[in-house]
Amino acid sequence: MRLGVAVDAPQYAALGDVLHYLSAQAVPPGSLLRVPLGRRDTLGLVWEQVPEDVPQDPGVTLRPVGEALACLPPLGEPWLRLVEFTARYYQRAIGEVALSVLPPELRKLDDTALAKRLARLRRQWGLPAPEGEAAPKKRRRAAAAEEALPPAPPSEPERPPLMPDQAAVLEAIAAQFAAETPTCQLLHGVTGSGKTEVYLRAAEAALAVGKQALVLVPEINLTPQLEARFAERFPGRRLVSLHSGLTPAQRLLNWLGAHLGHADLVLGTRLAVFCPLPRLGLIVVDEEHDPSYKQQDGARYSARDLAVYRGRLEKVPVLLGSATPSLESWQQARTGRYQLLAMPHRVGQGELPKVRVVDMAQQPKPPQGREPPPLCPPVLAAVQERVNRGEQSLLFLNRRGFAPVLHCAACGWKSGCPHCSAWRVFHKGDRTLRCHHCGFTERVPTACPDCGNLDIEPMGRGTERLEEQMVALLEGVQRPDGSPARVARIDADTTRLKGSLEQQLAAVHAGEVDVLVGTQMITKGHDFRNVTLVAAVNPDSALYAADFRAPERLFSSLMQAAGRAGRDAEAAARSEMWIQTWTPGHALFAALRQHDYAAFAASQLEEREMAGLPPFSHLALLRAEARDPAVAEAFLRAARETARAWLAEHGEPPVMLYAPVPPQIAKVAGLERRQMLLEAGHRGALQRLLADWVPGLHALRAAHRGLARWAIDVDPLSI
DNA sequence: AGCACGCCGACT
DNA sequence: GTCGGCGTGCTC
Repeated sequence: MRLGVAVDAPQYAALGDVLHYLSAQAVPPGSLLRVPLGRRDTLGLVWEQVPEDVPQDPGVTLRPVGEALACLPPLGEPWLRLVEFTARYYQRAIGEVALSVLPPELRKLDDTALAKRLARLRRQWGLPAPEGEAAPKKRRRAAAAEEALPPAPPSEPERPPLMPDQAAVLEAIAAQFAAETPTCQLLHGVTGSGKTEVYLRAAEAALAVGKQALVLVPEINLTPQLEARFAERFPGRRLVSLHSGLTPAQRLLNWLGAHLGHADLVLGTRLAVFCPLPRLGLIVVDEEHDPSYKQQDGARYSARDLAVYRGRLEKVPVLLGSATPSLESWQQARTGRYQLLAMPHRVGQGELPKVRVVDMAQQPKPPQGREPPPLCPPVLAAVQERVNRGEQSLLFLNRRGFAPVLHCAACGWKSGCPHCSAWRVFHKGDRTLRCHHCGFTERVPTACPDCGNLDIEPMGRGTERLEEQMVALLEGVQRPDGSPARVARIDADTTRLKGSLEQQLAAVHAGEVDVLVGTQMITKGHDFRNVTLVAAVNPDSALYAADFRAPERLFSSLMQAAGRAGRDAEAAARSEMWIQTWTPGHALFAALRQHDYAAFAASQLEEREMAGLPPFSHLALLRAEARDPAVAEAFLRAARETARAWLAEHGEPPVMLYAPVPPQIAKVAGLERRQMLLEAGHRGALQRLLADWVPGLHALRAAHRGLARWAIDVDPLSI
């Protein structure tokens, strides 16, 4: 008989996305086996049994399947449907999606090697071997002595009392557990309102009825602390994490634990949305607005959107949590497709910090030819005051390095990247010029490469320079005990080494730092108890980005930053968030002052509706890259013509096909990029076009020699 | 994507 | 003379 097998080969014009093989016996869909592919032997996923009446293409000779990974239970029907949906919706081959979301280690194993891993997993977790499999006696004894876990400690974990907001929200969540087809819920909770406690209690409810809970977080950085809280709350339960920071072997073991139904709690980043869970009972998506949920290469899926789909598929409650929900989710809640749950108060009656917007145009001008100081006088005074009182300040500047660009005053030379249409950033620490797009790095020149002038100067400011300037500005400023102020910096450059972020955060928690300078990294999730001042040094730069989501992102990151201040209720009353801006009139800042997400969302949604942008329309982006920009453009123009022809033929609800344009950064690593936007009022209309159009693009590519790559991005985050 | 084949530059 | 650069083509 014939089996349809999904293998990891990207869609290719002459190749369907499920390949046919011969098999002596029936193998259920979802089983894994080895199959020959070309000259190699690769991992395949049985997708279907090909019905006898389906004719075989006479052009190909079917090859027999290889060894089955028989000791692994087949992936379940819901998992297969989730993968199928992902492949169709994001226009990728089924095999590419299926194999890319399995643990990479699995590809290397045969049935014997896998059996060993499974045995190790059972020993580690003190589980009995499955029936009919007698483990060797010697190993078992050794395992029992060394590796078996002690029985779960009987002590009851301490649970904090619930706030009225939390209690009400949990009641609504409990109703979803009882529902036949649960509704997706959007938990809008201000920073510090106790969303994590809600997740813990919701997970508890799922575990209580014998189900598994899946909790997604946007970043690896956030998994350890959340893992610690879950582990503390559920001492007798098996908790596994799933993210790309794990070793391949550990990732496989954790995945197996979930798939076999041994793990009760799975905590992970976006890839965990594909974790097979036979007893799934709840999905939580923390910080659901976070752009990290969108995969940026390969199948460009949104783990948040797939979580919602998976919840519907498996009839399981989905809880999306955020202090600043995505406008997509907010709109779903407004129209009643999601249920809105609100937690507008901070735990412990703490207030949100007072937001002060400083108009930089009103600040004293620096002397001619001098750069303005990083903090204007009132903000600097506020920082000094915190140092004097022994409180901490966070200075938020979302730009790494010392200066974004170097400049020669004599001839006008600037530190451009030879391979990209971007400036190279000056990093003073290692005296380099680094391109943040392609990684091209050189030692910083001592003189202008064009004219030899020795005075090349930094323009603008990154965190490295801000740190240096703050040290100078706080010279002589004393802490309560008379000691000098201490400045530290946390960004991707200071946390390159494994464990260094935790170490540096620990130093801040221990009170070894008075002023912390940092990028986005310092604004996420960390519970700094002694911070009473947060300053956004240059938030305007985020608004210059022409992207339509720029205000939404800035609002979210400023709200998140503000949430770092006054986490201690006692200090909350004197906590402040200062914003230095040249556009104080922007509606975003007015809403921020009031901590009024709803007002901000309403104004943004109105703009989006008028402009016909998401969530009022649906987008897809066709990107092309080539050394020669004309090649990329020609490919996109040709693609546009085929789409036009399809639309003319099908008379669908309209899909707008925009002309190819260069993206923000037109050239990266020597490749010119161009992109073409598609916009539709109806998701279905866009999907029907894509389904017929994208497969043809594989063939179209052949006619455009020199095209390096192309990709379709459905629901792109930035355009 | 792998993995081969295939046709041109600098090394043992 | 090979070793190896990555362009091009193919995989049920």
